[in-house]
Amino acid sequence: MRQSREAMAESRRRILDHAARLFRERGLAGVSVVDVMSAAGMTHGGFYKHFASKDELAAEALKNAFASIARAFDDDMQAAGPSAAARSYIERYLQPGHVERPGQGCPVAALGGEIARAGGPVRAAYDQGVTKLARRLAQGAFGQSVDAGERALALLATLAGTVMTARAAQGGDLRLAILAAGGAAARKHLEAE
Amino acid sequence: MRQSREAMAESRRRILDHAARLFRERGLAGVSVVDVMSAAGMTHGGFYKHFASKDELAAEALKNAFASIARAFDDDMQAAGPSAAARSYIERYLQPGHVERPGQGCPVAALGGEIARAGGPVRAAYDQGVTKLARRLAQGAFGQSVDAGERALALLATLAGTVMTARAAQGGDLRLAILAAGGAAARKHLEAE
DNA sequence: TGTACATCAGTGAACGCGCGTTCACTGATGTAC
DNA sequence: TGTACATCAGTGAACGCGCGTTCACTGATGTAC
Repeated sequence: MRQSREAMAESRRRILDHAARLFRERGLAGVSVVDVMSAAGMTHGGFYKHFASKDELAAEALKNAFASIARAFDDDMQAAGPSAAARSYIERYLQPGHVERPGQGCPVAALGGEIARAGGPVRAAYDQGVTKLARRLAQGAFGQSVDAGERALALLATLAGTVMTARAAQGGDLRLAILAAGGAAARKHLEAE
Repeated sequence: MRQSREAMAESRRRILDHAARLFRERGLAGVSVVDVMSAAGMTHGGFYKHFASKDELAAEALKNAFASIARAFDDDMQAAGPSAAARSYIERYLQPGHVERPGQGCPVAALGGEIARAGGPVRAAYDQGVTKLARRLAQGAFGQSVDAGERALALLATLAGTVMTARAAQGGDLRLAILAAGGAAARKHLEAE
């Protein structure tokens, strides 16, 4: 049956939230339209009332994931200032919990490889998300430096690489060693002159 | 018809080489058994004379990719010494050609995210490959340092993160900016005391 | 060395399954009067 | 405000397709004598 405008907007929000989580947990290829719609508490047929294709869902879900992160960063920035927000972002990024639970974590670490093989809309969402995040990190962590933008991109790459390579490790020792080593390197980015 | 022992060994080698390339180009989920067997110049039915499953192929192909890299590193080490081999490995890693052609490149940068979601044998191949590669980098780049092992893991994570995040970028400017920034950070790993 | 036979690598058709997508239908919502 | 009707969000069956895997078959290879 037909749903009200608000109900439909709420459905779309629910689909996107579950998609953003599931894609990060299982990869773009590892999640089906049925998986997403079931998680959102609906049947799969209605999916195409909200999105033109699974690809479009992936692009929107990626935007959604980046937007959540930006929102949390901004809230923290309002409350504690840019520098503290950046430091807190980095410390949360490097916690074992982030390695263990990709579903709410960084989409770059979880999906970077698949995004590189995805179509235009997904890549565009990635570019925008990374640029936006790098801008925040640049201001918060390297505000006074002339090469703040470059250093923020390097920090982002180190963080994503650390969590991705740690997640792939089967042995707990290797996993923790990678997280400790990459984390130390990432923290050093902040200290440099 | 039946093939000779050498012909069969050669078939297996051909299957693994194409699989190792295709998986890095299109991801583990983006390559089918038919794709691999066609690339190797055979029909798909014979696949199961060589491997028990696609999962087993993925694990063996990953071993194959890591082994090629280790072999090249060792050859370089014999010819030019450990330090030069490490430096040359890093410089080749950071070339735009590596970002553009994943097929012969680092399996960590190309497949890290998918490996994290794969089964035991793939993860085991990853652990062994990363450990082996880190040992070589530790000796070549940080031989005299007490924390050489940790620094090698951090360098590996930075390199993989840089190439993965650069590959995902749609815009050429962002891609080059990430590669330059991550590359500068990776090279700094070598300079530190 | 030559012969007869068992083995088995590779072929190609076939399998069941899950995928993305489509569509006729339903009935509550939104709109026109 | 009340009524009649058009709209359309969500349902669930159905579609064609490609997937991983199986299997009967073929004929060259390997082996036993």
